[in-house]
Amino acid sequence: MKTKANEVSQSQRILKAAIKCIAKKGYANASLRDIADEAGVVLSQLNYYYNNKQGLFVEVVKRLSQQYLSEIENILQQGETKREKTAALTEYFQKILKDNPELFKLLFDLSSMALWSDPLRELIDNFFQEVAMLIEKYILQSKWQEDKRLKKYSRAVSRIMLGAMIGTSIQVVLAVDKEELMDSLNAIQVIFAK
Amino acid sequence: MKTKANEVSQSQRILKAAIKCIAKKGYANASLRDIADEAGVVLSQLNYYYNNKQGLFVEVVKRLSQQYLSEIENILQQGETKREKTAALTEYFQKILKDNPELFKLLFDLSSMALWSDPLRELIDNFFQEVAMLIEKYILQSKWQEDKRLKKYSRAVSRIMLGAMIGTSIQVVLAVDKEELMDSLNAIQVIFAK
DNA sequence: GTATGATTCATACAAACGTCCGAATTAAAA
DNA sequence: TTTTAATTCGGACGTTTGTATGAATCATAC
Repeated sequence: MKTKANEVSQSQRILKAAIKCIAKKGYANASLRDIADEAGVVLSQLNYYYNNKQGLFVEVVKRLSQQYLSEIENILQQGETKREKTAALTEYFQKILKDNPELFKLLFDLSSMALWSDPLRELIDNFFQEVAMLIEKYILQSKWQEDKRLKKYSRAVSRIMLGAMIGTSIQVVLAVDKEELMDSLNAIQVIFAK
Repeated sequence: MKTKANEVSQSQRILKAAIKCIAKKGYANASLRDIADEAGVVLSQLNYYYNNKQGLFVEVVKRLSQQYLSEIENILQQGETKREKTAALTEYFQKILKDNPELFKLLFDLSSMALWSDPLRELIDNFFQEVAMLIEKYILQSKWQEDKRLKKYSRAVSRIMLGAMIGTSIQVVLAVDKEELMDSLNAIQVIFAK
């Protein structure tokens, strides 16, 4: 009956359904029943595979973290100059905001959920830390690396650059008139170019 | 029995309690019963004054918006040069992050709640818009204002500056090691100084 | 085929939730 | 004082929530 080969494992279907539900209604309004229905699975399966709600959400964050991390690293490998890499990154954000705003809502929503749950906070903190390190590695690496004081500055700049992208994107997804605001992201390239 | 003069009106006590509860546990975990207890009021009073939960939360956002808006305008009036005004603003964020991180959590949490509620989204969108306009007015105003193309650029920069502050602050409140990250905000002054 | 372990299913349960209502109390008006 | 309106209170309601349990079904190994 069950064709094990071409059938995605049940636990993965649940994970995907959870992501979809959270992206659609937010973590606060995504119930386990919603997720079970979306996955085409009976409620008790969620407990079977993930113990409880927090267990499921932790796996959601883990999966999304590694997915975006590798995606961002791919983006940052594009382009030769730092200027080109910065452009690639901002275009990546713009593309998401335009084509899959739910994905950004998801990041935003999960981050705010992490405010109230220590295990999740640790995961998201780590995620931001690693993204910032990627920016530092691909865009800001230079003679700075030598000087200890400038090294610290470079770390700060990577955090701010990431912060600018995230903070501006938040304004975009919340804006009624998104089109105009989306273009604002372009100015990041000007500001952070040296 | 009721000394009307020195007694804060019941509706305001409820509003304050709501803010306190949301700042403490997040909007998703702050129940009307929590808020009523915090206010020292019986549950049905919340419905009496605010009809329903959304009505209460709308008032919370309205109140906080105007409060922060005037606070930020005060901050931006400090200092002579644009450089000094930028410094004052970043110091304001740092001070909040250090002394009242719950306040920033509150902004963050309510913003993410606004993702899923149109009336709230409109309010928060408006709030960000007005803050950005203040930044533009006090920090970026210059010969730019003349040129139409640069005027648009100036608007974009104000959004990004605000975004950088918010986005970096988010990373701070989520970070386990906040101290080091808080200093990062200082780099904003360097980046956005011309 | 039978036995064993893993998975799927249906259902139950207690707790918490937002909302609503009628009576009691207070304040204001007549 | 009597009347009227505004406020406060306690309690109930129907849902929805996350979690737990035991039986049924499946796959695998003996």
